[in-house]
Amino acid sequence: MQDSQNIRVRFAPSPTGHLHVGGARTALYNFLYARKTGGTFVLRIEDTDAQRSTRESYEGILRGLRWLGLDWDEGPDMGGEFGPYVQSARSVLYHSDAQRLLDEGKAYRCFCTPEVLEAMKLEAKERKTALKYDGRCRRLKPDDVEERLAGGMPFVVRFMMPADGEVRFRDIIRGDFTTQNEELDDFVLVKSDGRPTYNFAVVVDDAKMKITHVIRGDDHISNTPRQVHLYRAFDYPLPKFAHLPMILGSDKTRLSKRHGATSIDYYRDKLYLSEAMVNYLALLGWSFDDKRELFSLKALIDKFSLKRISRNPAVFDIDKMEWINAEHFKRLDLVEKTKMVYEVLEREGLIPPAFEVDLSRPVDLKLVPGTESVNEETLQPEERLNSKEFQRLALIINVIGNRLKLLKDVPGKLGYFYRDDYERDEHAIRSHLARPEVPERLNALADDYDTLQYFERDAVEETLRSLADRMEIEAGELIHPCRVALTGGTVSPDIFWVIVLLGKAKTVERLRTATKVYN
RNA sequence: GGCCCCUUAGUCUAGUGGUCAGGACGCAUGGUUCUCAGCCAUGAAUCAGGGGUUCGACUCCCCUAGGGGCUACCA
Repeated sequence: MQDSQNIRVRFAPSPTGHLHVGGARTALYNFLYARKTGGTFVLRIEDTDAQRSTRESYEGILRGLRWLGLDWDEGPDMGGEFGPYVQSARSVLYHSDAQRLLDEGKAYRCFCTPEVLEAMKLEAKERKTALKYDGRCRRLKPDDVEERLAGGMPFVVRFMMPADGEVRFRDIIRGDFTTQNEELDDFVLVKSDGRPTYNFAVVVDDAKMKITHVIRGDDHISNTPRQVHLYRAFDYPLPKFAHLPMILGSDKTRLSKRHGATSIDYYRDKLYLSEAMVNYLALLGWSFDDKRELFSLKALIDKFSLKRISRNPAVFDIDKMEWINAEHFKRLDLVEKTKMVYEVLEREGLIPPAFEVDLSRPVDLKLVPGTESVNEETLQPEERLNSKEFQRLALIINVIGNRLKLLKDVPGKLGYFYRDDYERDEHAIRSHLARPEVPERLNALADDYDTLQYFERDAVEETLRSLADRMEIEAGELIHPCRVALTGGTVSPDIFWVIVLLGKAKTVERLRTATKVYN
């Protein structure tokens, strides 16, 4: 792409709430386009709404973007050639531009009070005519203006919209738009508190920051004609526009809190993988082809194109999001997974564990398929990684494999390896433990395990199967109660690995006590 | 009210005049197995409706319906 050095895009959130899914996707597309073209990604904070803007929101948004890995090249925290990057710090720029329009007769001061405006609206509603400001202050004589100004009367600055004619612009995603000027009114540029309105500030900032591509939500599409008028009035070069379809909730209305999670923070807190989040967000409105849909951030940068953005709104589907998360998680290296899970366990207070497991003979990791990456070298960087507990965890995770899809499931799915008060499934207990023949069988199994010298997987399996043979029952008759006794439920990884990783002492103990409590 | 945008299975989408309308999530069934997950196989399910244009429309045009947005001294 020629001119790629000059491509400049921006994400311009207003700090009036958390970073939500829609905003994050807009940020992502801007980021991807910048990285793809070797352009510049600018972060600008639109805090012209003094009432609703907060510091917490500002920080939250930056935190969210960083978590997603969307780093910007210019922004409030790092500066840049076209700063400042917070609108509240750019007042002089808006004032001088507003003055310029005033001087050139392209804007005028309006002294209408909110009450007058309200009355105008009511009347328009009753007469069912368009709700437009009637432009009465346009006709104020210079002397009148001076007089009101001298009297300290509050005023706003309005754009002088041509009565006829039309505006046009082209959208990369949706094509050409034409709007009749008569549909537009003399909208406000500068509020009575001296701050610029959104429509005015975006244009001034995008122009002065040399933004070449405005990529934003399509809720701004109707505002674009007004903005084009402003670009023309200033004779600023018109950027290219790309309006993104909205993200909707399951009932096809604009995604909001009542649909559940709209905040990026929520997903971070729920331990979703940021790359999975990015991957899913990218797919909400964009596709590469009819095949691939799993992408790393890097791959997205490589494949992204504005041309392949869809025009229709997309419903946020948590099921698909979780599937993507699982796919990303699946692909992580065992050491990475183990580190992540280790942190979750620590956070949940499960590490250090309530009981120690002394694997009867050190497990040679090299002999366990899939654990090749867990070795002294890879564990070196952090000293705790050398601990026995970390190695045991790596084995647990290896054994659990794809059963663990989301980090938030860690406490529920690994609990029995770390605590005695893990979750118990009453139904499973009733159907597998609370039966007359079970205690005897599990006790026999406990006895056999107690005398087993080496607590290794194959030996453990062999012990159970030969006991089943001697008792003339199916191995399953032992395996199922055993699983419930050891894990509290009917679902677990390979039961023999569970036994090994629980350790001899704990296994024997649980086999002996499980039925006592329930019979 | 006015103006604008959107419409392929439940969901995300591929498709650009001639395809058995492709893929994915989810769902269902079967296989593997100590359960579950996974994996493999199979299946159900879609062009909002109506008019045109055309030899031929999911694809182009119009209308209707539904959804969404803007119409603020919010952004």
